[in-house]
Amino acid sequence: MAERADAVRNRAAVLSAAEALFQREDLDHVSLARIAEAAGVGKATVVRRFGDLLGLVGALIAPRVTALQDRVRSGEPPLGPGGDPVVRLHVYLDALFDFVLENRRLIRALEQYGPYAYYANPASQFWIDELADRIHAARPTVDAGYLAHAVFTALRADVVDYLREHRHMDTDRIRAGVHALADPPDPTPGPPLPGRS
Amino acid sequence: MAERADAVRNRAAVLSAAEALFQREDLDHVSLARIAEAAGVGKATVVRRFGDLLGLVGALIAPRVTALQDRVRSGEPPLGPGGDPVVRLHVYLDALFDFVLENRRLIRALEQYGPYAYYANPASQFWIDELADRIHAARPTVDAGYLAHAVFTALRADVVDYLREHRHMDTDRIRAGVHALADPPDPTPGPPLPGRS
DNA sequence: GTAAGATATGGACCGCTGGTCCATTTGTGT
DNA sequence: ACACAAATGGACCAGCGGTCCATATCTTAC
Repeated sequence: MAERADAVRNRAAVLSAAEALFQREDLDHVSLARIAEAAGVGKATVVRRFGDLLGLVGALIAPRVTALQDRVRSGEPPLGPGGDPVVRLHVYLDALFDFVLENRRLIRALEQYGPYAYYANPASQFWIDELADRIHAARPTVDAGYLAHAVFTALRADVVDYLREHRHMDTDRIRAGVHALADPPDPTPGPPLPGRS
Repeated sequence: MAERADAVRNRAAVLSAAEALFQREDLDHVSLARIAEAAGVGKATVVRRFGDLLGLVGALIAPRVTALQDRVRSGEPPLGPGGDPVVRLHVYLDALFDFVLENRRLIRALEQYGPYAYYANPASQFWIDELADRIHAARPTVDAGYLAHAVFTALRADVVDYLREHRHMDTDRIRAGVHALADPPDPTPGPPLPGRS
């Protein structure tokens, strides 16, 4: 039997209310009860639909995750299949970084939930595996498995937010740093490169 | 007036009980109430002495932090002042990595407490600043400020634990990865390595 | 030895959390 | 219109971090 109409309505109301709260409110003041209240439903309804807060956040980001996954898996090169390995790596890093910036609050809610909740998330697994593949293709001599995790960790929303808000690093600087992590520019053996101070 | 004798006794009991709980128990089952009970004191006593769980963890690791800080600030080179910059960087990374391994549970308790609690910790600030200095000395052309944060993030206890427990990476592999992050080995210039633009 | 006064104590208490339960209401297919 | 499944929501639970204050304990001065 199809899902009942009121259930559909409530699911939508909860998702919409949760989205609004996660964007507007201090992250750890977003609780099941507040979401339920904002959606005009009972707490149990939220829990029954989504299991827990983790499931709710997952449902919220799922469409954006699959959108990016589609572009990566079957979109135009170089983000999609094909093209120069080094370019593919950097394009992918930019896409991931943009994704993190756009979805910081939801990603932070994920990270906050449990110690490994973020990494255990199937989407994260996909990002990391793809990252490892592209690092390996671009730089076959490094430990791509480890480096992928390290770079992905540098892309954690809480880390990026911390660097921006408390260390006053602007987005471009962080972005450049991430690129350099994954694929350091060659050390110039001859002339002393005009270093950034 | 000196601290009362019973206060001294209780402080020691709390520290010892907390240490034991943090080592033996699942981290997020360690609560004020359980520590107080294990120490045989009231909850308020724990709070009054240490402010909150963060302060308690801080008091527990403080001696180990200052021990390492002393070696870094005024110990024998190359961990202490002096010596070759590249060696100094790698020796320092090893010391930090060992410190994380030895104090994983307390560090994770710190990290767990709040989003920025770990970075905001004065000890972390010291480690990061020192790391930035050594990176800059060893590799003057990179953005040492960013890279220091990225490497320090890769040294988070939760990250290291995750890689070991869930990704089955052994300690030496992670250690090597961290060294490569902070100071990547030169790409062999002979063979036709595809340079990034 | 004792009394006065400062210090330390701990359990009741508060508002909150994530999550469960089940009597009741609501929607759906016949 | 009816019967029955599906959905609901608020009371409820155990737990959390943290506060409060009447009481107990220590220390000092005499």
